[in-house]
Amino acid sequence: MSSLWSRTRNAVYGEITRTAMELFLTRGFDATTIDDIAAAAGISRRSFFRYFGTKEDVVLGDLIASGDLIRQALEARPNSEDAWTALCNALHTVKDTAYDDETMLKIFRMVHETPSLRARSIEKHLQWQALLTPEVRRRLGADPENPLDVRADALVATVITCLDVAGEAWTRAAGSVPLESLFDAAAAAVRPHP
Amino acid sequence: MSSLWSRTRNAVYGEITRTAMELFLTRGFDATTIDDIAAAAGISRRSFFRYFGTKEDVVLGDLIASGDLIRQALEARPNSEDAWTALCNALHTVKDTAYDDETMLKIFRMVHETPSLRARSIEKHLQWQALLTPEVRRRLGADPENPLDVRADALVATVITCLDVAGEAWTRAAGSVPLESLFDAAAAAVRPHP
DNA sequence: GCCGATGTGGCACTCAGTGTCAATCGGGCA
DNA sequence: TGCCCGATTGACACTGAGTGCCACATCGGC
Repeated sequence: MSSLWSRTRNAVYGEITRTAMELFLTRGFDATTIDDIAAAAGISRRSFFRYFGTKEDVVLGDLIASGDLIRQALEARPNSEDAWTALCNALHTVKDTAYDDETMLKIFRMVHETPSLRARSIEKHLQWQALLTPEVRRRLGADPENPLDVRADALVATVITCLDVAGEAWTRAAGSVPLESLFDAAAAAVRPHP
Repeated sequence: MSSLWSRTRNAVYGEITRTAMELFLTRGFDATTIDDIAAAAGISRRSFFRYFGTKEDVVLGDLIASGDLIRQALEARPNSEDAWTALCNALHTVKDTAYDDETMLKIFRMVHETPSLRARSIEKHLQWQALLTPEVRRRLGADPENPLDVRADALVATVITCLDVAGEAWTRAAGSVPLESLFDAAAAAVRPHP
């Protein structure tokens, strides 16, 4: 029952995120230093690193949580669905509701244009893969002891790659088309007639 | 005709690479500083950065060149092959002959275990994608003006992802199975009956 | 009111990467 | 041979991310 402490901690966490994101979206990611964020948020430089391991985590911190949501969604899919279909359906549940579409577009652009952000983003996607692979292996009936069975890894990695491709196209199209339909088009291109 | 200058430059380049790789493989990547490398190679810290933009580039520098080789291999595939088949065949031509298998295994392990290296490696793969997509779009007959046609991007990204998955399985299997067959298995898992 | 646990700020430090400038070295030319 | 031009080099200083350490304040339980 650490009600007050954890509440203030969450409040500070949110305050840093808000302040930092505003600075990022106006000045740019690289042009914003940790000192800028700390000063604007009214905390010390050292405390910033107690909430976020890296500057990139401020932007991408929620992605890990999303990964766990996708895992739960995947496990909730009925066994009647084959692995690929279940994965696609699970991916459809990702909805980042923290920002409006226009802000999301700016964030996407920033992530794609900033190498360090882009790299971290992909690292997070790799962590998603590790989260999702066990369930897919189960659905495929793969021998858990056989590290040479790459089917599950390939399927998971491919689906997430399709999401990545869709996200990039979505930014190119300035959000004029829903992300979901772009993802469906990418998935369909990879699997013509399942 | 900058024969001598470019030759000495290439010699220094190779010397730095050799020295650095030896340090990386013995002490570990993160435990090796640029100063260590510069001292061991007999150059100044500043000169190191005149040959390599980042520490990661010493390990992954050749990957960009490989990307161009794959592009050439893809363009050389006959038009009778569909895009997917041509991509898979083009990928089969990647052969890193600079190191023996055992050393390659160590390097792969290091790349996979070191987050910054892993991230850079994937960034390079993204550059491969940009290199290969135009040719795949041509083969698909995609409208070059339509940024919403994600088919080519999805196919290219998927094939490279399969190569990634195969590489990871190859390190897990300690190189006991040829990389090519792992790649074929991954590709077959994504496209069951083309 | 005391005590241990935890969050915080400040300081110093390492390391990657960049800008600058003077010195040096090799090649071409008279 | 001797001189000039351009590229390379080394040394120094600087920024910025990230970490370790320590003293101090604060909150909860006793």
